[in-house]
Amino acid sequence: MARRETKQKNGRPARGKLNGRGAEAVDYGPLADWVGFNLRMAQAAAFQAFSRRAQEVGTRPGRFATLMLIGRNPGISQTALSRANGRDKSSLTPVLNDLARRGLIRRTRTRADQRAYRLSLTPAGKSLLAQLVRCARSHERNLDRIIGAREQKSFVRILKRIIAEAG
Amino acid sequence: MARRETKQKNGRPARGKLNGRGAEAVDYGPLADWVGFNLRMAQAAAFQAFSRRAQEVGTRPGRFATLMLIGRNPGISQTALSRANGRDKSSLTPVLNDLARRGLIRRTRTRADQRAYRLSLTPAGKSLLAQLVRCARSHERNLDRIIGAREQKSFVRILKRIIAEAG
DNA sequence: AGAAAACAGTTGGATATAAAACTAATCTGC
DNA sequence: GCAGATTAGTTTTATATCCAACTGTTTTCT
Repeated sequence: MARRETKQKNGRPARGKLNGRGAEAVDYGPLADWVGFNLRMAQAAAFQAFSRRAQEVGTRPGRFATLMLIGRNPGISQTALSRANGRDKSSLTPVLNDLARRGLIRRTRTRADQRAYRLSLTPAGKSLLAQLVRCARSHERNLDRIIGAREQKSFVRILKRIIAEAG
Repeated sequence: MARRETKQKNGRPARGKLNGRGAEAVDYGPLADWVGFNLRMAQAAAFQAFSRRAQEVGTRPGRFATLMLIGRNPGISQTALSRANGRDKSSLTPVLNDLARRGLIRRTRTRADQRAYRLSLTPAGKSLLAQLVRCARSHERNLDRIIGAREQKSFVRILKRIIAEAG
């Protein structure tokens, strides 16, 4: 009884274990060259790489853009922040609760509009943001290295076009 | 009492509501040109666009790559599939349960290795995949149009480099 | 002014995902 | 051949996210 299937009985080229495919090549078919699939995989890879760095500072990548946008736009509302960040406003509620609980942001009510909060960073938030910016800069340097200086500009320009036109 | 803050009393240029920022410009700071952030936003935009198309066929984007990889690699194991797909194997369990329940895939046990499943498409799965491929092709055509024929090749090449080197 | 529409934020329900602990099967080294 | 390590898949737990429904506030329309 054929215990191991590493040796194929048919005419096709052997490719190691049939099911394991541990370090074996997988056929991606048309996926291999599709933008959508590669975009997803690249985003996941970059996200994971930054995740590791951000973890050392004690935060997650999702929080980084949030802090940056609040820092750059003090007084911004949650809805505007969610739009800028490309996420639903309801996703922001628990994130901001957590950031506020940890003393990183302030949520002040406006006399002018009692519905909206005005978000801003506390000194602790600013300091954490500064650390994250340092992390991000070294992450970006690594990505720029991978992309290559010559193509970096046009690469980002294309990403921006996709953001603007595909949504 | 100043009800609306659209009219500023100070010297800075008016920019509509202070907190609303409805259609107002948000300052992205360094995020604006960072690869990581634009990659995330572009992926989200492309994903959402494909989501709408895939919905008409009755599936979600996450399922598409799964079906394609099974179709191209009949007999593949769940672990190998999860690696190829860039997701944790535990995420796959409910997805494959659902695909099997809907009669789109088969999970057969191997006599050689009683631990592993061998995944393959049923005729129904193949037919759904074919529909999804049509969807995806038109989605890809749209992305290619946005990217521009001249830069498309190098764009995908860069994405592949990020996948290989950033993870 | 008063009713209707629009808006800010939260809540609840659903899905997707990861990480760690777990079970069962297989392989490895001696 | 057997003990220990490895592997395949599932379960559990936690997080992130979306969408739809909801509450209270503001704006708009007449």
